[in-house]
Amino acid sequence: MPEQTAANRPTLEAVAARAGVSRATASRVVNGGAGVRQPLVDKVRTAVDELGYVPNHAARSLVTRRHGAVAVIIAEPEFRVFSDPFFAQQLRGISRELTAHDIQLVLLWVENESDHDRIARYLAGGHVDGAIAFSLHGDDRLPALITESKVPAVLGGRPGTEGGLPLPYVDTDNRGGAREAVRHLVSLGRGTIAHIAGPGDQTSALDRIAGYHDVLIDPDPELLREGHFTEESGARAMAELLDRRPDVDGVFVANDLMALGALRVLRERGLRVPQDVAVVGFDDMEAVVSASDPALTTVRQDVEGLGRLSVKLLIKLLNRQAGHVPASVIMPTTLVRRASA
Amino acid sequence: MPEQTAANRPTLEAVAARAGVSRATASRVVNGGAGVRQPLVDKVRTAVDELGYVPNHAARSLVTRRHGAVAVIIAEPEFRVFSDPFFAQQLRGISRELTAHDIQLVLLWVENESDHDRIARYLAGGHVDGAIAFSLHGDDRLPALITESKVPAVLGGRPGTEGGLPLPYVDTDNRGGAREAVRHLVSLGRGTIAHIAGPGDQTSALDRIAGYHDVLIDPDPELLREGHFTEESGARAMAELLDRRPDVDGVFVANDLMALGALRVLRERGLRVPQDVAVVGFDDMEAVVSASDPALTTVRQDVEGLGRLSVKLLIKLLNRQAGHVPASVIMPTTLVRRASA
DNA sequence: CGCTGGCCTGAAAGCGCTCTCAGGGCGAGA
DNA sequence: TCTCGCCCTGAGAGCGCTTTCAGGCCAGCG
Repeated sequence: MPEQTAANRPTLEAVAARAGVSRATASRVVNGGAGVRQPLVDKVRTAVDELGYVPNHAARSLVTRRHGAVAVIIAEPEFRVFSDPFFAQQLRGISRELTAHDIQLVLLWVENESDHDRIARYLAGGHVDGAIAFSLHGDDRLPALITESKVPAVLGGRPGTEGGLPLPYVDTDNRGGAREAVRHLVSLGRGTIAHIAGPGDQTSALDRIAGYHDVLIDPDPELLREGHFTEESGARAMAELLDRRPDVDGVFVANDLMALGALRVLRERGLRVPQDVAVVGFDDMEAVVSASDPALTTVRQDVEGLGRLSVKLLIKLLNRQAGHVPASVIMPTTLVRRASA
Repeated sequence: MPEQTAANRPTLEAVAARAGVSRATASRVVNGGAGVRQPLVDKVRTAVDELGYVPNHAARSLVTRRHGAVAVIIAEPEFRVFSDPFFAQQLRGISRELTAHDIQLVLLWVENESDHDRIARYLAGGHVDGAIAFSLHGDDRLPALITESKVPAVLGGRPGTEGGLPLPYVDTDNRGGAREAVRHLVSLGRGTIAHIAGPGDQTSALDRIAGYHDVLIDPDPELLREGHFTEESGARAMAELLDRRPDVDGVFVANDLMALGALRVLRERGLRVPQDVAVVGFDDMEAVVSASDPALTTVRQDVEGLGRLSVKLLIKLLNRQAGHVPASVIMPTTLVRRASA
């Protein structure tokens, strides 16, 4: 392969000349070789190898109007990205699945409203074939913005304002998972079951609360406490809970990190888990679960799978006629029984 | 702005027609308007607004041979990405700085050797103007691969095999920071100073060890223990240390997470910090430091700044003639004194 | 042996843009 | 008033590729 810099890279023309065919035939071979006779295919392939030819992407997408790239929009304020592996794990699922389809990942990180213009301009600029947005919050106007841009897009997580938005989403069955967790506590004979919930601006937290209410009819409002998905806030919620309802004998915590905090407080107060209080978490985050004592019973969700699924859904969307919006997908959860409940 | 889909997006031709000028003039205005008289500039600007014109990126970069995009290569096995905020923080620095320069971020996640081909092909394909690779490990052959691709690139963190690699890097002054930490312990009158180091395949860990040795002449090898940058491994190392050298009165720990583990073990053994054993960490990771008791004295490094700096360096590289390689940059550290030492 | 039709191949148009180059207009100097 | 030169503007080439379309070749059939 000859020495080359960005400037003197061989063109299809050069390949064609070397192979003794027309540019058209060379192009056909480079793109799979359908409808070209074998001897010519071989000649062109040889020329490609010898010259180290790589197609010019800009020229190609100028005519095909496709880019082989997808924008991944992360709408997440600083602190959670750093504290929550959820983010990285989902991103990795997306990355892997895109790679498998030979699609590039253009990362757009939205930190605040002032970034919205930039995002809108980028999407409208037609640089990418589609977009995936995740980590959306309450009244986020990002979904609307994406919709306006007309770029095929998929949301990761149920958006807050679902009404009328033509964007399909993928999400975990938060409500169903929560139901399962609470039912499990019931089945253990627990009579006073509390819920330590996540922040109210996230649909995942709301859905888990809904699941809790699905099983327990009209529980004491004191039994429902809100945290911020952090260890610390879980501990605080557990402490408050014990102060007001010392008779609590089961807790469903909206994520594992908060459950860890809750376990700590229970231990500090000399309560035995699960004998005195049974605890069920949510996520099945390995790093957290392995550190918990006793081992945490929790609702497993496949976060990486969620990422992969969002890509699959987007690809389905891309291959479809405009107008046809595939249905959103909800991924099932599994209750993983360990020692804490 | 008229209804438009990806297909019927207005072209520069349309803008020119509407403004009553030539395509060339329209182009000039869209690209800043230099050398065009004001009345025409206004007309074109109006036409752009009315039509909602957005330049076609593929067409533009076909002729300019620039892409306004940079590849960010993360070479990181799964576990660390999830446990270490280092990753996300650096990525955010990069993202912010690229955004400030209106450059897109194409994320390439390398999980194992089998991804190398794909990366090489992508870089050689001329899709991006440059590349930034970070989180490199010991004998990583990624830097060599990037060099071969001829794409201007910058490394985040000193590569293991520095010899002859024409790639500049940015890094924290790990060695200097470590020296400062150990000197601080010395200045407190500590006579038996240990070091809990990071894994030996990372240059940052090695450089911190070197800094430790810069200050202490020929210390007892028992005083140097290796961890894996995790809380758990820090605790284990501290325990071993106390078993073998119960007279230790100062510890420099290679990162805050391990320092947290060390503090825990010290507490469990009834040793007072800093009275009995003084502890200095490295990183100044807010989440960790705020959780530590007593408050951790540590060496602060600006991880986000590191990310931003790598972008600045890359941009310098891009604006330079080929051949001119700007020098690598080392960022200074600061010792942050709190209660633990 | 001539004709039809199918299969390959090449010529050429054109994707949307930038940028060179030539030419037109106008002010200033003579 | 004429000419020179400068400043703008537009025509057009061309970036590297895909894709249409026409034409050439050959096998098979009449």
